[in-house]
Amino acid sequence: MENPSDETPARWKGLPSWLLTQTAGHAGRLVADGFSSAGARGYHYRLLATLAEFGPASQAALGRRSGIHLSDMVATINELAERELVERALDPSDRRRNIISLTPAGERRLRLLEKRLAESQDELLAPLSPEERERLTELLSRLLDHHDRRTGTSEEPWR
Amino acid sequence: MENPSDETPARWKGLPSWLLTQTAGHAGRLVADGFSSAGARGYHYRLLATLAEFGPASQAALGRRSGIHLSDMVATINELAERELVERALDPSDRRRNIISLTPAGERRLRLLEKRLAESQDELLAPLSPEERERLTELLSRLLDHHDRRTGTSEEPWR
DNA sequence: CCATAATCATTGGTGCGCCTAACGATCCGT
DNA sequence: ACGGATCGTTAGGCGCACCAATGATTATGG
Repeated sequence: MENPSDETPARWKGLPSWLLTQTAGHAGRLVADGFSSAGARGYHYRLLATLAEFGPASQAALGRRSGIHLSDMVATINELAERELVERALDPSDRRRNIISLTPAGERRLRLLEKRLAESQDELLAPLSPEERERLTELLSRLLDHHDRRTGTSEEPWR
Repeated sequence: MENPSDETPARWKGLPSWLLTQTAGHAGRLVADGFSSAGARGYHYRLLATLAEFGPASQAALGRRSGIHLSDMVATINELAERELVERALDPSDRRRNIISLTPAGERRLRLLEKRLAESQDELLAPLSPEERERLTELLSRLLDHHDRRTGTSEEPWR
């Protein structure tokens, strides 16, 4: 989607799903650009933020909390560990586990990413008034909540 | 994102960009599921719809109108041509071009996909009242318009 | 008129986010 | 003690968006 000059009033362009995915695309691009200017991507932020919020944890727990798939967790941690933003340590009490924790550099990086993220939000919402932003957020929250309930989070195969 | 049972109130989950991308994820999944039940995916619908709306055209023109990248156009047309939903013919007046057109089967498939698409919209917006759907659509349109203007569509490097 | 530029179709990549399948290692409940 | 669950890891796929390069063809303007 980077085209010039063609009549483009296609009929699907008013559909909620289209508006959502396209707007989300712009949002994602803004956020990703902000992150990449700090050499990071979405998963990096999510992992760092999760660590900051809940403290050191195993990869599996981090995956649950951040919504990052276990198999992607590995690469994400590798990337962050390479940059020494995060540390992998063996859990003496359970030798299956790694305990991942934030380094001071990681905390600093997180603060940087959060700044970038805040800027992205502003850029994203630029055309909306504060009240409109409020309403949009509320509507999206309702939608997300509804669909999260139906699918994703908290399907209990146990119990 | 298919996890059970973990405290998941992470602080980024109220951010507009998060709400947008996640909701869009659900929307995309709903739509994709609808399409895939007819053996299609997003690009297929977009191409078929573009053909139906603007008539036969070259791959390049279709790309411009549908927002599908030229390089993805090739595969998309291949897939649709295999199923005989679309036809590739040489343009006698310009031997660089292919003229792509919809077959009767293609039109029928498009109608099916449109039905599925409409169902997806309903499912997506289920928790919202008609007025709320209206407001959401309006807000998203404003956002999309704003960002489309700034980036994507209609950067004229010529002229 | 011809050289250069632009356009078209195609190939073969990249990146991100999300996801599945399989595996060995380890732990836990009964 | 054993079977089932959990943990980390590897390998891969899918969909969407995008970039770079190539060979053909056409358009242009000097």
